[in-house]
Amino acid sequence: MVVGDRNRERMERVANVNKPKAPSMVDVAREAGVGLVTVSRVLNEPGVVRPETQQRVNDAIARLGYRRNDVARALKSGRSTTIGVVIAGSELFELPRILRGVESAAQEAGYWVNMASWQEGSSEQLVNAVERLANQAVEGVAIIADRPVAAAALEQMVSRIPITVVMSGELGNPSIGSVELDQELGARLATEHLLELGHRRIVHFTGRLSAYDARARLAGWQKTMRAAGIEDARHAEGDFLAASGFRLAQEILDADQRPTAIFTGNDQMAMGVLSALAQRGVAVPGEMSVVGFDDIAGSEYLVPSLTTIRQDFVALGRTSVEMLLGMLGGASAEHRYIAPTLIARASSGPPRVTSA
Amino acid sequence: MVVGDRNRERMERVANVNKPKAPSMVDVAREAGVGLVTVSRVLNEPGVVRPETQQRVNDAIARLGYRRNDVARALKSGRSTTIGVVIAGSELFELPRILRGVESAAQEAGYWVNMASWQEGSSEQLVNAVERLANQAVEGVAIIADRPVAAAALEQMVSRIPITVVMSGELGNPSIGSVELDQELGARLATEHLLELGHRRIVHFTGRLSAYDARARLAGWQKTMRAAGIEDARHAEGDFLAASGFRLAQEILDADQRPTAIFTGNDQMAMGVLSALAQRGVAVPGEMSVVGFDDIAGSEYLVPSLTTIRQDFVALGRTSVEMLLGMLGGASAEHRYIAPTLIARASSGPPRVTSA
DNA sequence: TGACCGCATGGCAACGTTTCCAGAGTATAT
DNA sequence: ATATACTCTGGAAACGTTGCCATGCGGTCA
Repeated sequence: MVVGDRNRERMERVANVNKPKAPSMVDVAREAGVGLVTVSRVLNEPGVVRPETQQRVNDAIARLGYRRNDVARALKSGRSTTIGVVIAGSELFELPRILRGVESAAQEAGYWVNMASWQEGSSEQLVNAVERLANQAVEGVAIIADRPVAAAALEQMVSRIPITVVMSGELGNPSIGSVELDQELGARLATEHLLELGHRRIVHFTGRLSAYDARARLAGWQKTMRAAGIEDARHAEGDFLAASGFRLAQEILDADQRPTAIFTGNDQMAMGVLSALAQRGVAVPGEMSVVGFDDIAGSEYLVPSLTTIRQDFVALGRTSVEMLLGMLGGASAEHRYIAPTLIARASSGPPRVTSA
Repeated sequence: MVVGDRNRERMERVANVNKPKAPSMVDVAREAGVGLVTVSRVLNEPGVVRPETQQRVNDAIARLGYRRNDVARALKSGRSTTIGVVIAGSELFELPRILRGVESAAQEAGYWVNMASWQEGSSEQLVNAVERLANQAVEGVAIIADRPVAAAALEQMVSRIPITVVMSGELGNPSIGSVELDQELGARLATEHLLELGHRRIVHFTGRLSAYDARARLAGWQKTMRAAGIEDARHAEGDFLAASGFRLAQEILDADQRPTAIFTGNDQMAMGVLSALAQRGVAVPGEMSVVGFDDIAGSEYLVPSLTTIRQDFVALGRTSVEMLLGMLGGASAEHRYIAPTLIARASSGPPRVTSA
């Protein structure tokens, strides 16, 4: 007994040289002269413990600098107050804003965010990432993906925890919540804006069509054009990078019949387009109107100032987490849209009346 | 035996209705007909267990779909194979690239990334964020901050785990590792580029000087100008947003003596500058050269194509994590620089020879 | 032949917390 | 005065894993 105590003391002393071992609940209990359970209750069940005792415990906590060990808590209770986030796709220029929404919503609810990335495109690897997070005892997973997600595969693997998906429609799985920016609506707003200005020959430069966003924007543009009675509208596929906008704009300028307006898949591509037009001496919006998508930082200061579709990415991330937390509380999964708005600036105007 | 099996089956079936309780090591051990410890060894100490037994265990694992509970592992062993990342500052436009570096370096080493954000500026809150992460049993913390970090405060609070800081010099604490893009060098490259082209009147528009980056870039510019014998060089403070570049450019155009070149704190501000110059009809680079900083996506497609300083943000995040992991392995903290490079494009050229 | 050693494996305790149940003390009802 | 209810507190078990020590086994050495 004595030897044991002395031994332990010595070990503790040795350990202290390197790492001052963090105090635990038992240390606090001893310091406050109460039972272990009482400490736990002071921390977790407000109002149950007598104020006087509570005070003693809180004093002891402060004196020892105690902080709860969330790992032990998670092991015993199953509650980790952590959500997992899977980030997919490098084409997501607006990731920081989405993350800000995710992080702030989580933090407000007292939750942690555990990250994993999904570099490759295979849905098998996505499932793996979600599973790895599940091992980490996250209570739910929010997937931020710019490509369609194989909902069926996911569902099968980790039905134990709720899942929400951001920016990926098309999932026929009712147990997975989803939020998306209403890309079709955005494309419609952009197209209608140009139609109202009097344009008829409006061409659309899409992002890489493997991305869900690119397809949804294309669809919105097509439907709106068709609704306006324009059947032969044409589009060209790019890849969301400025270079592709530049290239496609050059090609269109060389074509037989020039359009009077270009609607690009995102603002980066619009930058490329503006650059190509400037190089060729094409006046914007005099000879050509340009409308982008995203309202990236600085788009107001392009030359000319870019008309675009503003998306609330922060709300996107935030909504996704809020829905996830709701599902943890028993709410059922839904599909929500976040509406974008048109920001009309100087790059779009009425088409010049040609003598044709 | 038979009854036991049937019982288990029934329980599993019942549990499946709500939550299919994940199998644990004991389940695997029972299934494989070995001891609990053997399973643990198969997972953690390769080569210790006899190949035949190992096979039996692995089969059982596959059959049951067992996955290790990382929380229990962390509690018992202290090893969580997780690092914490504190993200500070909304002015960090290049956050996604940094995060990509962080995440991929961590993943390659088998580590997880746990995020916390630091919205407000008080260093007390930063300490709080780090402590919260420490509660989560992260093994180390990487701080990504665009403002100076109070190293002393940090050191005092969590000396138990290693810490690295990204993008914040000035910390006089040898136990905290740090990585920074060599902003002074970048500013020197930009300034020397303009000097070599023949410019003498070079003005610098800084970011908000509370940000470390802004100060370092200012210092690099000042030193280079002074080394070139130019003592009266002037700068103006902006805030890293395009709007401030726009405003400062307007002011400079109204001033008595125009500079022949503008070096901006980042590319966003350069966008604002280019916009203002275009609006006033000032030719770039004929009448005014413009050099930015960061090489943001699309900067090549500004009009004109922007000369700027390219920074390897992915390497920044990666290095920060690699250093952190090194410190976990016993290496001591260092301070590393990542060198930027000049990307000369169309927005800079020799000054027009004036008749003055 | 008996002592000894290395190898493969297993039992038991422990990490720090929460949860279940019980017990002590006081106030209220019978 | 005893029973009942209620409030506050504590003891012990448990979460799933790892680390320490012990055990059985076959072989080698004196």
